[in-house]
Amino acid sequence: MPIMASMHSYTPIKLEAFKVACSSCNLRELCLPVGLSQPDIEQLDSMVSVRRTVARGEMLFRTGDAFQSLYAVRTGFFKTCVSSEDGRDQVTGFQMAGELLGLDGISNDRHSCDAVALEDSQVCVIPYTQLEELSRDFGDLQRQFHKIMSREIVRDHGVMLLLGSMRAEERLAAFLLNLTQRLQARGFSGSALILRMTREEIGSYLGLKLETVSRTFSKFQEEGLLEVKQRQIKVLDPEGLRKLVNGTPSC
Amino acid sequence: MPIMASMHSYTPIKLEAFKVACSSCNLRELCLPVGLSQPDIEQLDSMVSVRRTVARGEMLFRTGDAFQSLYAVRTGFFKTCVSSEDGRDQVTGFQMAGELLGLDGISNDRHSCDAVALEDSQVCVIPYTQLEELSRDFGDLQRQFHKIMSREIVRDHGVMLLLGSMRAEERLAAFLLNLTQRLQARGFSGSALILRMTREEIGSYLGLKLETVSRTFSKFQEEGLLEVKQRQIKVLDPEGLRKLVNGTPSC
DNA sequence: CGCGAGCTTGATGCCGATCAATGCATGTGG
DNA sequence: CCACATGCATTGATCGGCATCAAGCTCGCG
Repeated sequence: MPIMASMHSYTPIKLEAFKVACSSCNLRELCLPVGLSQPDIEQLDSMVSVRRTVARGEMLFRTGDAFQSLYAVRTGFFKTCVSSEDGRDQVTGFQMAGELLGLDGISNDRHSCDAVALEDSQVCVIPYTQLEELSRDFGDLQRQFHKIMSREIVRDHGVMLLLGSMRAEERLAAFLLNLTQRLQARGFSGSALILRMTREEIGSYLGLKLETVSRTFSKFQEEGLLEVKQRQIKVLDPEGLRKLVNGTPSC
Repeated sequence: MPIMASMHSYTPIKLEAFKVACSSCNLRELCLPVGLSQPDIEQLDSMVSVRRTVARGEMLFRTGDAFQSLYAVRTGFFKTCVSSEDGRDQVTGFQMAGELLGLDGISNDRHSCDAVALEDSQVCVIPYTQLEELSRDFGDLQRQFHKIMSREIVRDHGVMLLLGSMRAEERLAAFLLNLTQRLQARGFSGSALILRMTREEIGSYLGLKLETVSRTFSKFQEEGLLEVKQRQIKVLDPEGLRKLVNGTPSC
């Protein structure tokens, strides 16, 4: 198994030990524990004791798998995708540290999408029935969990707006702004980033072909908005990107 | 205020009285109470006592409104839409009897979309804090609520697949099949339906222009798949439609 | 070093957008 | 009851953005 390439990974920390409690996790301001009191978080600790490593290219879960747990990304980077019967597939999201995976599984007791690690990653396993029980006793946890699900719904609506009404340039600009904003919230630079996904995966997410993604990157570079070197992106003119968009949901 | 045009409405029942308890509501197999025991449902009754009438064209809530309640459609038909800063907007869903509105509001304590009645409608008001409390004491209710949220997420992923990778005909076919299936679950014919929305609203939902929607309807008619008279649709060849699609998520 | 996955760039074509005119149903006021 | 306005739907003609097809190119890696 390859070692975790911490220096090149979208993860603000290194793994000091095999176990890191929620209460001392530096992601607690981004993850499920947001807003919870110290005692509540300690309850979480007792539940979230298992961690799982997923090597780049491997699946955390796949369509049809029995649903048992949610997963919080601790280090690394994932994509989720659904596929149609005739083989086409659609990337429905990219998840980074502190974000939750597996919410789709609650509806049917089966997962309805694949979750693939785009780099060597580690997730915290959150057994769902335990989460349900615990959130019965801890109102704050319940509320936080509901907020996370709702946020996912709102995010999806934003993607629909993007897919339904924006043109290629707007889509890519919106995508980049979203990425940089999330990276910034995790303590990374808001201007320099390394893409963890291929042009094809970006295209799938944005409803474009990889060639169009590539051309649009080149166009942005010509216009001085970006510096593009393969997967290394430098945002030179974030305001310029923002002007292109104006298509994010109004709240 | 116009009277409820029950005969022409997507609603399997007439309103016998001002108050209908969840426990005796004929939508209980489609709505929040699914799978709940009799005593649990009676608890719901105590919470869901307020009903609200929304005339065609009016808004149940709009972007930015403070979030306080969820709404279960009792009679009628709604659309939800998000809009971008520059005015474009995107229909994110159509809701019929038994379906829940307002889940977007949980994330921020503000609604992030508009909900518009497409015909004179009535909703049951579900105060959110009460729902949270009640679902702490009734595990089945909690579970059911989570399933509904998760189902919305899964549905959204299906729409992303549609918007991201299907062509106009496939989109419209998928849309019609979805509508007829939901109507059938409510006891309506699976072949004859009346659209409650304009071509423009269908187009917005499907990421198409209204002219394209219209042309595609005409094409389907020429091919003998449908009979189209304005908003009255008769599905002549459901299998033909299904063959066009093959693009719904695989579970 | 050479292979291959992924990226870039060009040439061409098609699907759906756009623009525009007409048709159809409903409603309103003279 | 007719004339007219209005909102929605249909249909045609044209255009453009993105897909498609097809080379090369880059870079990491065995």
